[in-house]
Amino acid sequence: MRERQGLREQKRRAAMRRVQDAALGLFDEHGFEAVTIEQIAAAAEVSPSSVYRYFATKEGIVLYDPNEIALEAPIASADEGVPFAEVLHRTVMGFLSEHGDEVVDRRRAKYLMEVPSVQDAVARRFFTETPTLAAFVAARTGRSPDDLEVRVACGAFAGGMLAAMRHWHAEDYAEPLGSLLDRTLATMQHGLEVALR
Amino acid sequence: MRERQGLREQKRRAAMRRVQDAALGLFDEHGFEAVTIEQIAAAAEVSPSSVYRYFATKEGIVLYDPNEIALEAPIASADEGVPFAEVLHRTVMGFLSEHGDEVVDRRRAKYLMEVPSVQDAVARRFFTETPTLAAFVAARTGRSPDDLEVRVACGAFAGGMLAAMRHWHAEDYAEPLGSLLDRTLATMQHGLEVALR
DNA sequence: TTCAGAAGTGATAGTGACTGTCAATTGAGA
DNA sequence: TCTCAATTGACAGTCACTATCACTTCTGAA
Repeated sequence: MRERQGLREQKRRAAMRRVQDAALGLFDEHGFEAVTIEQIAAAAEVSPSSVYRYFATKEGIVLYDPNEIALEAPIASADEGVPFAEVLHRTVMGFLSEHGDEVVDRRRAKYLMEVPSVQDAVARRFFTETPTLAAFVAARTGRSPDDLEVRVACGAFAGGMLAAMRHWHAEDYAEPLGSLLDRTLATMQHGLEVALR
Repeated sequence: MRERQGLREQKRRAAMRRVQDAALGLFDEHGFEAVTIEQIAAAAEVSPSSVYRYFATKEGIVLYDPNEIALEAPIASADEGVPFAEVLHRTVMGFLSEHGDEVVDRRRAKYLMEVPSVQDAVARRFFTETPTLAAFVAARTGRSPDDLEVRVACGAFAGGMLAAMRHWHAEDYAEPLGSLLDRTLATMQHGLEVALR
């Protein structure tokens, strides 16, 4: 599992984690906007320059996920016969059982979902993936990835997933992720007609 | 039509327009990020302080639309019998015929759709409206506006509309807006099932 | 093990968006 | 016309982020 990686890469990861950890601690204490990069750097015992080398922006510190779930590969390599919803469900649940059900790092989640500039970064991240999804949908349906229909479907999917995440957070992660995911996909697949009638 | 407004309000509007106009001119010449607020203020013959008083952010200068289309009122007051898609279509087309088919100010559109920080502001604007839409959908369907299904549907709607706008821009506004709107709504109403199968 | 080149680090000096404050000016309404 | 309230521009400051550069630390080949 653990790739044989150079000392350099190890140090880098360790430092990034230290910076993120220090940052989250300070955010918890004073709030996201009240904490400066300089303070974070001092708390993590690196220079401000290094913080910027690791993370492009202050928001990036929150966005960074050392154990990010990989969705692209499983979806891209999915069998034509298996419905999209099932692939997604399986991938997420598989990841879940592997990583001790902490898909969402609650510590980061607060800022991901509540700080405006971080919200924007999250949304951007979601929509940045839509062209990839569009290519996949296009291949499956025999359309062009540049079709309005394909693009709208993918944009709607991203918007729906984003809304589901926000809902989950707003409800304090009460509902199990699997159930939430199913209801979300079901709504998007045949619920928009009812809702937007 | 023209409300009897004080001299103060008139001046304010005139100044805002002057600032936006100056800004767009400078953006066209040097690009969005290369132009400073100070330069914009100088070109518009106001102080930098005033620019910030009119527009909260640099992105806001682009976002500002003196002739913004009103969607909330027509949708909120729509008859239960009339389908959502039709209300939206009618409102937009009505606005269109009234304002000499310039729904989209091409001059601003370039920056709205192409500058990352402005894109973020546009997306935020879209999703900020979803609770309003959710309240409307909830009222029509007899659900709670806090239901996952309602929220997901509204988020998906916002994402789909955003994607449609981007598509329209990417295709250089070739397709008539009415047709684009119809296809977009049709896709969201019964197209997601096909696309995401 | 050694050593040259590559890559990472921290210090430093910016730039520019944005905030807060305050005295001077200018409309609004009596 | 006069008073009060809102608007303005000037000024000083904060902070995210960029660019540069000498110095240190790893890497991979000999």
